[in-house]
Amino acid sequence: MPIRLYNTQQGQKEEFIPLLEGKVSIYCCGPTTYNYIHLGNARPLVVFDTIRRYFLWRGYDVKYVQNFTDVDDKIINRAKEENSNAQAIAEKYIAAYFEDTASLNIIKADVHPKVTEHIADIIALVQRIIDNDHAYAVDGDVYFEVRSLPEYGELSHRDIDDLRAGARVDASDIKRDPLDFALWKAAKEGEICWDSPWGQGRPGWHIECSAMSCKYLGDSFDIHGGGADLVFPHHENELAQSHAAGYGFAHYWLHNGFITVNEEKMSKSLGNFFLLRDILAKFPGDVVRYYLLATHYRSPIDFSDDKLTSAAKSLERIRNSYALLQEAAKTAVVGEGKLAAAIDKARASFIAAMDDDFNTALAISTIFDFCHESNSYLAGEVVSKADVGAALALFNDFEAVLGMIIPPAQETGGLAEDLMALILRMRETARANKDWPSADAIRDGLKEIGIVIEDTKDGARWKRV
RNA sequence: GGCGCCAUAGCCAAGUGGUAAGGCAGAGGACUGCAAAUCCUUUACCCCCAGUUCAAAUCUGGGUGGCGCCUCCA
Repeated sequence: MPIRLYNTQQGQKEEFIPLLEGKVSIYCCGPTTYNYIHLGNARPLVVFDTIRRYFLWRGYDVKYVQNFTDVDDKIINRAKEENSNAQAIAEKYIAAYFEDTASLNIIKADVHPKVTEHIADIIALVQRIIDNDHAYAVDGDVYFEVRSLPEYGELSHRDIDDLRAGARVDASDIKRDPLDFALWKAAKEGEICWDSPWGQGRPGWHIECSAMSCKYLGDSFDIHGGGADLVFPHHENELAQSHAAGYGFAHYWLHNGFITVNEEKMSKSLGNFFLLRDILAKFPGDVVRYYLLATHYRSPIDFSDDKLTSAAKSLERIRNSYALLQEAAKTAVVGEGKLAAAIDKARASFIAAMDDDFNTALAISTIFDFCHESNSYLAGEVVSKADVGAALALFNDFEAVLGMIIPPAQETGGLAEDLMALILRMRETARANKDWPSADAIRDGLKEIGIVIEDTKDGARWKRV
């Protein structure tokens, strides 16, 4: 079964056919590094990380590139606010970015290019577009001439004249058309800048992605991803520039939906955003990741603490199932496998869901279905090693793709384990003596420090929550 | 004004023609000293109207409600 994905440019799902068999090249727009990332920024990171993981798991050789926009008006402004300089601000928030995304179990891109390290590439691309008669220089700026490219609007399905009607009037307009956008901006006094054929200046926003994606992935590559708000103008302009330069550029455009707060888009201008690190102070990264993947990536997701709490409980159910398997592995015997059919079915359903435009919500439901199968099986009489091993392997597959099923390994064999064994023995003694107040005091006390005791017929077990 | 998306149970959320997945919450039961975990049972005719069809949540038209892009924004 082929992977099908929804291509924004076509407005429908289509079969994914890579440029090179067995390989996938993906470019995903990264953050402008002038602040900590908020939850809305985190969604595409998790979505495209998951898509990347899925291709990897399916055996593709994936090259994944995500940029940092480390020079921009906002960074310059932020530098003034923090009494710092643009470079220091960018470095600070890039470091924070990696801290935050690590908590979400996001794998680093193969390449994280920065704009400031690709000025020469950008200048060369701008010159190429000028040479192809699709851009012009005015007073140290260089503008892309939208009217020169008949297909402009093909990605976002907009008519150039409709756009004109809605465009804001630009007072002192040196542009030939209000829709023309800057490829290169002349330097302002005291701002960070570089030498160029058009004088000192810095790149426009859109050109960097064209330059860096093509540098690392080639003139044509498979998938370009980002948030839905980038479709226009950012991605439309990237596509226009790249075509104007003679490049094939991205074949599939994928866009994730927004995070909303009270049904309104979470955005900086509305001021209704929640920094990821603030959320991570209240909820584990895995829970946030689950929450983001429990809805299809193209649908909006409304944010609230209640929804994260619900997500935490859902994830806990899956983990309980996994923990039960781990426990069963200790006592399983050699015997006939009876879970094989359920495992095969679960894996097939999971793949079918992911193949259909990365339907993580449906894929997760197949995990719950399997949890039910597995839990019921483990509640039976004889549990075979083969079954437990295969079921754990299935969970490992889920983990490899979704990045959130299996909790990080906790300290084992150390002091904590020895102490817990001692405490549980003391509690068992109390229980044997029917000293319920003492037994319950131990259980309640442990719960307060995040350790849950569960009594089973084979003795008590503990886990952190 | 232009373009586009969405509307499924108390909440979240899959499902794009054949009589509604899954999770959370709730109810009853089993198990337990009590819990927890787990198991069993249980909770929807899919915003409204009209149409197409043997058959529609799913297609078409209209309506209502909500959202997004067109300006920096994931």
